[in-house]
Amino acid sequence: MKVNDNGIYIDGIDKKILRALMEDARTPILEIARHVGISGAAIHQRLKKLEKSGLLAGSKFIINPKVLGYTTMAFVGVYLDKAISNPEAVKQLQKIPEVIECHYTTGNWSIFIKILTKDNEHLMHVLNSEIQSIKGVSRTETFISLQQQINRQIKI
Amino acid sequence: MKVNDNGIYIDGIDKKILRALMEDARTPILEIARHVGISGAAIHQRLKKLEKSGLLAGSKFIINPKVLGYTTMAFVGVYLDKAISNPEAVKQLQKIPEVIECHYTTGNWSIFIKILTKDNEHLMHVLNSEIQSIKGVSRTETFISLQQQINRQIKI
DNA sequence: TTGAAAACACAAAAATTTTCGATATTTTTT
DNA sequence: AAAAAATATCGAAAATTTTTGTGTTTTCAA
Repeated sequence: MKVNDNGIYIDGIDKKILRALMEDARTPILEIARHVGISGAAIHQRLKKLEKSGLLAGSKFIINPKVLGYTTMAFVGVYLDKAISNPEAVKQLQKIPEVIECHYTTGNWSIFIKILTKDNEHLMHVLNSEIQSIKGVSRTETFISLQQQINRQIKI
Repeated sequence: MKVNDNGIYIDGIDKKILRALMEDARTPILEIARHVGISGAAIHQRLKKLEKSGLLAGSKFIINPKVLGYTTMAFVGVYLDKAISNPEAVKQLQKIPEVIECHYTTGNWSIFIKILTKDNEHLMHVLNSEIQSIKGVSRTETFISLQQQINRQIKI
């Protein structure tokens, strides 16, 4: 019981620590300690180890876009013609703040992105004025997310 | 200079605070204070306000799935036949840990999901044994993300 | 069974967060 | 325009949390 295929072994205590912090990165170590039944120092030590292993990739404050009026999420499949390279297109997409994810995918599209806009009008503007105007983008297919029903990280 | 359409006004200092914490939820208040030029107590008070406004939706530790061997991300468009209701399908999808996002979308599919698996074999298993076996799922279309090139939150 | 390494506990030290009263600033009311 | 009220900030103290030593216990492999 030392390492798994990927170089790190996570036991039940590690899992409890991770689950608590994945839920709320501000959970005090001592609270976790009380919950799992070992000392705070031991938790701390385990966290260092998890961090060193690379499993812990950092922490983020999550903001609620709706409060800022961003209520429309959409997925967009982008067709690129051969004129433009994928990295060049991504570079352009980086500049569009509404683009929050970008994937290089198999299948119909060259690029698949997730975008967040205030409303349909804003969405239309991003599609027509921002994305379509990138050199090499020939066509797009848009799917609006009417509701996001699941949003979570990998299960530990 | 009080509120915007959505009930909250975020000034430049708030933005700096948020940007720091969105990047790393563990950034010390005093470090932010030094950076923006007001006292730690003031930062603290602003954070309380941002929290109360609902803009701050919490914090999360981010784990790197690759370290656990999860290297394959895919998007799946799911066709449902009328026999099953959307909520019922979502309920079933909830039980599949590999499903990390689920959207109710416009367009071809009824449901659009993001899944994370160890490899293609694992992906195939989730598709064939888990998702296809949900009552009412008639067909799926899968797009594998060969590389995720952008992953960020809304720009503040 | 033994020895080394890893995990742990306890307690002190360091760092961070939270609170609080006093000003100061801004906004609203009169 | 002045007065009143509401907000925001500050500095310092208090409370909490994290981090660091040191020594003990546990684990595991030889």
